[in-house]
Amino acid sequence: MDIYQSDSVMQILSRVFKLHRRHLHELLQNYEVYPGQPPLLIRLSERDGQSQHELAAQMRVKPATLTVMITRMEKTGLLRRGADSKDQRVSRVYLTDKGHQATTAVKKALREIEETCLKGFLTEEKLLFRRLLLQMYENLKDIEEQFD
Amino acid sequence: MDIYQSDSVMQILSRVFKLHRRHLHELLQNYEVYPGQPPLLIRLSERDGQSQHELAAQMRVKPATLTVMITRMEKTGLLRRGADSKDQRVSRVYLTDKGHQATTAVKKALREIEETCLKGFLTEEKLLFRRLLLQMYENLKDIEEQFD
DNA sequence: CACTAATCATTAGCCGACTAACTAATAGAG
DNA sequence: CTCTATTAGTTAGTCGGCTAATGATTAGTG
Repeated sequence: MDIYQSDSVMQILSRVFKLHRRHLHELLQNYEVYPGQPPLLIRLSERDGQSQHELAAQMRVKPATLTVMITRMEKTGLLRRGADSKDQRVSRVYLTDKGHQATTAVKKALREIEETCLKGFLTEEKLLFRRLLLQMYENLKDIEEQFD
Repeated sequence: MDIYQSDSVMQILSRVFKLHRRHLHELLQNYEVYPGQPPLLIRLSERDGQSQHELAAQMRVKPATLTVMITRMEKTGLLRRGADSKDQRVSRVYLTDKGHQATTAVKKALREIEETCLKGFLTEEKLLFRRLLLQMYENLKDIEEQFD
């Protein structure tokens, strides 16, 4: 059906994104980790106890989104909130033991999928692909800043 | 903050995807077209009156997702449902006049953003990027089929 | 020092995506 | 021809993302 019609780059990119997300979720079924959560776990494993505001900025997500996500993940026991000692407005987020275990699984799964994605790529193709993707991101970010 | 840490390819790809989605939505503010709807409008403009099942397959989305989306878009007047003459299970989807106008705007916005995305790309870089992205998609689809 | 402004987080409500369970209608097997 | 299996679509419930409005706390200004 897609024979005579060539899909746009963004269409393909969107499919890659969705498939990646789905595979990752499948690999993490035993850990109660849902599709949006791996980035949060990764960030916390790099630096535990960050504020929700910091995390939201890194994840390019709105604070409101994180409030809900963190509340859910507190319920499933992956992490916990703690008060900041100096500023009572900020709540800091910490991985639990279960959260650390889940993060290990997340990283393993990410490595596996990344390897699958890049199967058949030459080293210079990987580098070039990454460079072009970054350039695309910068191009999009530039018109972003025109609106501010 | 991101100086000493190199983001993964999928992380960047995900940012590109989200930024693209957001810009498109901004450009379409005057048309009551929401982020998930452009693909549906495009498909219908290519062939009007498709069944929800056909559309879902093309869009790589579950029929349940389309049911809700189409109901909303019927309310905003972008499209309408019509009965199939032979099979009373299927409902066919048609663009309204407003839908056609919105689709024109969608295509224009997509061209603009695509141009922005590829700014500074050489012709051969565009082609190579597309080829690598497609290969990535095929790689992901392959492990997909192992699960069936 | 008091009052205003900015900041962090939450809540409510919407859109998009999924799964699972369901209804209605058609297709197929016996 | 009847009964079952398959197919198209819907509904309910969950997760992820957003905006807008609100509450609390801190920072800043006069």
